[in-house]
Parts: sequence; structure tokens; C-alpha cells
Amino acid sequence: MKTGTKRGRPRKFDEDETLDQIMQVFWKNGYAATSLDQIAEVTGLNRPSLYSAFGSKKDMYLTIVDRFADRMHIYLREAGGKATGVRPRLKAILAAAIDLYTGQTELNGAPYGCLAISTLQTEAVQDAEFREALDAVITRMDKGIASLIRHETQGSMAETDIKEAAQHLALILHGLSIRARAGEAPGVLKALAESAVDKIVPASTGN
Amino acid sequence: MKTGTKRGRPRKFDEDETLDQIMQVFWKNGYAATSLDQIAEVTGLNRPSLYSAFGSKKDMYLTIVDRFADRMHIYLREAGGKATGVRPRLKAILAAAIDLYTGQTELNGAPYGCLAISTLQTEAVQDAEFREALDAVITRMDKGIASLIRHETQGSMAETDIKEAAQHLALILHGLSIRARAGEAPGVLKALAESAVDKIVPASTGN
DNA sequence: CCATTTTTGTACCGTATCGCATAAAAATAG
DNA sequence: CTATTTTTATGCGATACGGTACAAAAATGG
Repeated sequence: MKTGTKRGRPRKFDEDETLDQIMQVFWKNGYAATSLDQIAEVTGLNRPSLYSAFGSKKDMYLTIVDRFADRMHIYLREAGGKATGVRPRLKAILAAAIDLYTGQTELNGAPYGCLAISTLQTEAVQDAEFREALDAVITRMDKGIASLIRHETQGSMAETDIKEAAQHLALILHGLSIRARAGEAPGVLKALAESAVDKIVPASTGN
Repeated sequence: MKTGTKRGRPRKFDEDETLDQIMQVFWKNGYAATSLDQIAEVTGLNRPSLYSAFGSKKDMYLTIVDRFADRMHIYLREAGGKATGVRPRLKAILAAAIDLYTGQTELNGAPYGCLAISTLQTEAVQDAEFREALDAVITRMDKGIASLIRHETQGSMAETDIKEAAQHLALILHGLSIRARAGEAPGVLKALAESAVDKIVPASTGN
């Protein structure tokens, strides 16, 4: 019984590529306004294939939200790594996020903002599972930024101040996502992000 | 030809009260996930009556967005008037907004965040009219906050700094709306708002 | 070459959707 | 009391929705 090769008819599609296509649709239209027919058209699959591969519409969406959050954090971590010092690193990740929100990266082709902030949020009231997913995304962002600040300031900031600053920057970031979706230009958003970092993170730390 | 009294069958409903009920439904569910049947049930009207009074679903929603923005600004203006000094006034309007976002006021009964930020935003990509409406809400908030700062600092701040600070605070506010919808407690949000004001608005102005 | 397994594609089910057509109801005008 | 005006109420109509049943297709195992 060789288990190297799969048994039945081979899939016509690449799962990863298909998930990326699905992500685009949800990212653009949100959950409620997206139909499975649209997804079927974009992916080239038919609904039964979609269902057997990814479950229900809600399953698909939650999968996509996780996928987006993972991608986002890898992408921001990488962007933050290119600078040194608290403020420069924070500015770098905010600028990278703005590029993503305004459609300047290869992950998306248009100014859709943040998938979680801009689409998941709307559904959060009606559905507890969506609300928990949104909360998880927010918390993860808070902790990610706090971790960066903590690491970069090396004990010169009180822990409560670190957490507070991180939340302030996350609030700013989410506000920027909304403006990106409203059509605001990347340059304007980046200028706002830079000055926000200067105000929120103390200069006494050396930068 | 007396024109004092209307001619036909009298309406069974109060237009203002009905609009408030419609606002609740859109506020909770967003645009796409709201059906006219839900609205009909909540208002006690049937669809033809709704249509003849308020137009299509999209018409109704845009009407509601305007209505919400107007209410919001009256409410915040009133809240800001109860304090004196830049920072106290800004803190007062942010706290009032958080009360609204978390369902502590009589305008709404649950933590739905900001209607425009939390529901209009999702539709902004698909529909240019929605995108413009969102942009208008954002701009109005920026200008409102800038006006407050300008008035309260009496020329001690440069105009560009005023506008920048106003946008920073609006970004924070919109981020707070999202957290409210995610279920965060009012107290936590208010603490964040207060410290944000302290960081963003210079202390040199006297407060 | 036939059985088995997995995916694909067509077609369908029941329901929900928005908008409207049409008639009944309730008021005023003369 | 009749004509007119406006709103209400029933119901239709065409489409769209999510999900699934079922058979054909395409691979492997022996």
C-alpha cells in the first residue's frame, strides 16, 4: 500500500492560489455582499468543489481572515526589520501597512484597507464567532507592536507605558485602514503615521 | 381650497420615529446584511409603504447615514460644551463618543460602534456613492475637531499643527469605534482616549 | 481490466431578496 | 354622496442565494 501518491481524481486547482483569489473577493466586498457564485467565477471552480475543499461560506471567510492576519504579520515583521531604533521601526511598519491598505503591494491590487478591520468588523455584532475573530486580530496587533517597542527600548520604558503606546498606535493604524478604504492617498496617510509615532512614542528613548 | 389639512388617507407612522428604527437595523447589521423584510418587521410597515416613503434600500441607507452624522455632531458638540480648555473639551467629546459607541446612550441600545465607520466603510469599495459619503463623514469629523482646537487655543498653535492634531484624534476615535464593536469595555476605551489626548495635544497651551 | 477513491460538473431544492402592480381603506373637497 | 387623493395591504414576479444530490470523469491499486 504505497501512500506516496493520492488515490482519486487529481484536483484541477492549487489550494493556496485559490485561497488567495477568495481572499481578494472577501477583501473587496466584505462577507455579506460576497456570493459563492462570485467566488466560483473568480476561482474557476464550481460551488460543490468549493464547498468540499473549504466548507461553508462562513468557514471560508474565517479561514481567509486567519490567512490574512498571518500574511500581514509576516509582512510587517519583515518591513520593521529593515530599520533600527523604536521610532524608525514603527514608522517603517506603519508605512508598510499603508502600502498594503492602499494597494501598493503584490498582495492586493486596490485600496481595500485592512481585511479584518474593514470587513470583519461589520459582521462582528451579529455573530459571536466573527466578534471573537476580530478581537483576536486586534489583540495580536496590540501585542505585536508592544513587543517591538519593548524590545527596542530595552527596559527604559515602563511596561504599562509600552502597552498604552502600542494600543495608541494600533488605534491610529486602524483609523488609517478606514481612510485607505475611503480612498485617501498613501502619501497623506504616511505623513499622518509618521507624525503620530513622534507624538506617541517618547523621544527620551534615544530616537 | 383649504390647504391646512392633508388630502388622502393619513399615515399610520411617525416618519422621525420610523427613521430611528431603521437606523437601529442598519447600525446593527450593516447595509448588505440588512433586508427590507427586517426593516418592515421592526418598523411595523410593509415594504411598499417603506418604498414610497423613503425610496430604495440604498436611498434609505444614505438617508440614515446623514441622519446619524447629524445626530452625532449635535451630541458631541453638546458634550464638548460642558468642559473648558482644549484637553478637557477633547476628552469630553471622546468620552461621549465612546458612550455612544458602546451603547450607553439613549440613541442606541448596544455596542455597535460608529454607524459610518463600522458599516458604511465596508461598502465603500464597491460603490462610489458610499465611498463619497464615508469621505464626507471623515472630513466633517476632522474639521469639527480642528475647529474645537482652533477656538480653544486662540492662535497659540500653528494651523497645520491644529489640522494634524485633529486628524490624529479622528484616527484614534475611529479606532475606538472598531474596538467598541469588537466588544471592548467603555472604561478601557475612555482611558485610552484620555491618554491619547494628552499625547497628541501639546500641554504648552495651558492645559 | 475492474474495483475503489476522489474530484468535477450539472442540475436542483427551498428560501430569501428587492421592487412593484393592484386593489382596498381612509381621509378631504365640493 | 360622489370624486379625488393618499396610504395601506396583499401578493406577485423575476432573480439570487447557499447548499447538496447525483452521475460522469480521472486518477490509483491490485
